[in-house]
Amino acid sequence: MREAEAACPAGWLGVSADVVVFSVGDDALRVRLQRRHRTPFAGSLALPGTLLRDDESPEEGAQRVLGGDVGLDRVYREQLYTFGRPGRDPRGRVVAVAYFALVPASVAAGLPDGPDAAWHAVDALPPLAFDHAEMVAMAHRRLSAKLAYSTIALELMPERFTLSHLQGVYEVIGGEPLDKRNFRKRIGALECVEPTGETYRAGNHRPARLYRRRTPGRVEIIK
Amino acid sequence: MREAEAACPAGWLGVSADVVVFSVGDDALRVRLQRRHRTPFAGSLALPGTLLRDDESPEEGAQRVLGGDVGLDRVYREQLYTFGRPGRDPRGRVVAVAYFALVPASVAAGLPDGPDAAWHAVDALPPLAFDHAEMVAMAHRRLSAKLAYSTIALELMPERFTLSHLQGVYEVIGGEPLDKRNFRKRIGALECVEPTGETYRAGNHRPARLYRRRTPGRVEIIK
DNA sequence: CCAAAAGTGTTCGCTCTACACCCATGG
DNA sequence: CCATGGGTGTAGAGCGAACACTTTTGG
Repeated sequence: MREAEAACPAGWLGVSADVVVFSVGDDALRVRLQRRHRTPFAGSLALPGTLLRDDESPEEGAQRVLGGDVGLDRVYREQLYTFGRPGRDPRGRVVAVAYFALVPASVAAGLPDGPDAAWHAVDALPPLAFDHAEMVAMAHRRLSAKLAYSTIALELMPERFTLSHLQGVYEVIGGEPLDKRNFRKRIGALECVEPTGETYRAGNHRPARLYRRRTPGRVEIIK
Repeated sequence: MREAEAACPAGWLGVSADVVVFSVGDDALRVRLQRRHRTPFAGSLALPGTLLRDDESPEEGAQRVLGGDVGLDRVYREQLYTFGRPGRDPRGRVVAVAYFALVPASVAAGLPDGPDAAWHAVDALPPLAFDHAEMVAMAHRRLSAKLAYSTIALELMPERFTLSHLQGVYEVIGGEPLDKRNFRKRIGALECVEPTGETYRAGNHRPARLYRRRTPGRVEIIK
């Protein structure tokens, strides 16, 4: 019932946008983590995040976080969950609106590992600051579930890709191997990708056909 | 990257918990709405909600909202989405963490319609305050989707119920009629309900068998 | 010619769907 | 005996899972 506005300095409260940025590389699902320099959790790894500015929506905050790293404009992003347990931030009251984002390997390659930010395999994460480990776990579950009923995996692919590459993305996220023929039948039935006519040579073996998305940027819910 | 704490009165910000409380009655999915007496939207209908207190999580705020109406303790509740567009509240900056809750018809009967709060069919809602219509629409979509892959509908049932009653709940939420035999086969396969042995007489026809939940309070994800 | 990954169909079992009649009760 | 909703089974179609060999290339 929104009563009169609460006293302000007494119950100070902030809202942050934190983003679980996923990419697939080196046969692993990886998440972008930043090294913290300030207290609390100085020296620990944390998700990229920011406090919301005045007149900024959580979505815009998440977008600003993504843009801040390097041009991670135009990547898939969706709201995940809101974490607001008092005490989750030792400094005071911060409610975190968590998002997850998917960046294609081609784009992730433009974000190399450095002292302040790097990619980490989600299967072997170090301890994270705040409740960020919980956010990563929830984002992973959500992404994994969405593989089954949407075309979300395409958001992790570069413009052109092979079906084996795409299958690898499904396998790395789902954590289990898939049958090649059934996988290709399933992708074919979705009618969401089409061959470019080009091929991709990658070793001492038959070249693979390259595919592209039929409707770039559109995640379809299937079935 | 949580910078130094922002100036407080300049960018004042509140967090609310708003709850889409659903029930099924009179062959309709209904939502509990409150009449607002204060500006803004004085006179309009709005979802039950509250600004978070110091040291209160959004979950606790939502629970307090539910308890405030009448003993809506122990009802199913889950986080829906967080709405934070600047300007969504004309008074200032309020980020709303929206929840939805399911109350059995037996409990809803204890919350009669009154001047300040009443049940409204979601199919024929009046204009709502703030962005609450969007919250109701999203909650309805989520609930409808969850019927297909969880036992969430049981959270809307009283302790004992007939299968026809349960089918009616599915139909009212999904918005389409279901085949009686297929429905009963499907529910049977879930092994989530069991006959009590009692029957329910309700007119000039054969009495119906009463069922109860096998694991009360537990929403299972199926398939 | 050898190694390595690309590419391709069929069968079987299960699940989902469509569909119609008798039963128990009250009036 | 009539009206009303309760309760029950089967057959066909569609979908998903299991499964092995040939092709193309580089070295």
